[in-house]
Amino acid sequence: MSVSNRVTELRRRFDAEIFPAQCPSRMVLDHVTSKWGVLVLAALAEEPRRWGELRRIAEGISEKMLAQTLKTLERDGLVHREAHPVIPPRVDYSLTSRGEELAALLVPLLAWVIDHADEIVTTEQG
Amino acid sequence: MSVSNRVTELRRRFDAEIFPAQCPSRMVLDHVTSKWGVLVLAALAEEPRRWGELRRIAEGISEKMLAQTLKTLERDGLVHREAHPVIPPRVDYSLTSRGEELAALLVPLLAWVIDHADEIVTTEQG
DNA sequence: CCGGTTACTTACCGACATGCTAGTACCTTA
DNA sequence: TAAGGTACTAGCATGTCGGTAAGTAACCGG
Repeated sequence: MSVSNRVTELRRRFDAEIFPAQCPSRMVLDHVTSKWGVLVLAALAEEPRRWGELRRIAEGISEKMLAQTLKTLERDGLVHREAHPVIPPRVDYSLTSRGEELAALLVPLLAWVIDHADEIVTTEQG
Repeated sequence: MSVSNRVTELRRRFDAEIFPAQCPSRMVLDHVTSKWGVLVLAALAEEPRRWGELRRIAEGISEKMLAQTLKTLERDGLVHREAHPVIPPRVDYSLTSRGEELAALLVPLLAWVIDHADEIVTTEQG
């Protein structure tokens, strides 16, 4: 489906008030676009990661926030948690198939932001 | 470029720590994925809108937040503001070409969220 | 001269998101 | 016995985000 078709489709949805205030889509959207949710999903888009890896990749995240974010994404069925009963503990996080669908849309967005961030910040000052 | 290539590309960026804590990309990402920023960008993706229209479409947004969101997006060079010197005042908001690039990536994401929101919320309870 | 319209701005305030610091549990290695 | 690695959880402090409500400006129509 072409982009313009997508936009047209979205228009029908907006006109039909498909994005009302208390709608489930708002909730899911908040999870997906949350400050850390985006980074975690992107980090998992490439391959399964362990707790410590995620901490390092999503630089600046606290342990509390990482735990909370992962829990939310798991509840949403986007992330799969697999704990291995070994010592020291080992837990692998990966995307579910639903999560991969989402990541496929998210990654190009992130790439665009990365590519244009400097340009945009420069705009601010000019 | 294929999705898997995109992911691979992103991987190089992550490994190279292209998403560090104080990075401009984090800032831009926060604007773009902010609670109301997403909705405003999506609303403008289809056609230019007036202040009042945006208020109605992004249901639940306060005037303060709408003003703040629009100002941020304008500063980022994603939204263009055009005030007509008439009474009563008329102001049109539209996407810049940069904004349209972004919206082209954002709209499919929103569409996906809308399509899967119910399914995801159902997952929570099961 | 008073209400209505449109697009804001400002001040105030509370709640929630987030950060920081500790603490837990278990085993390994020294 | 003590330190260290891994994956958390809990409690308290804080700060920013976002909401509410009111005010501003400019003109028109009645």
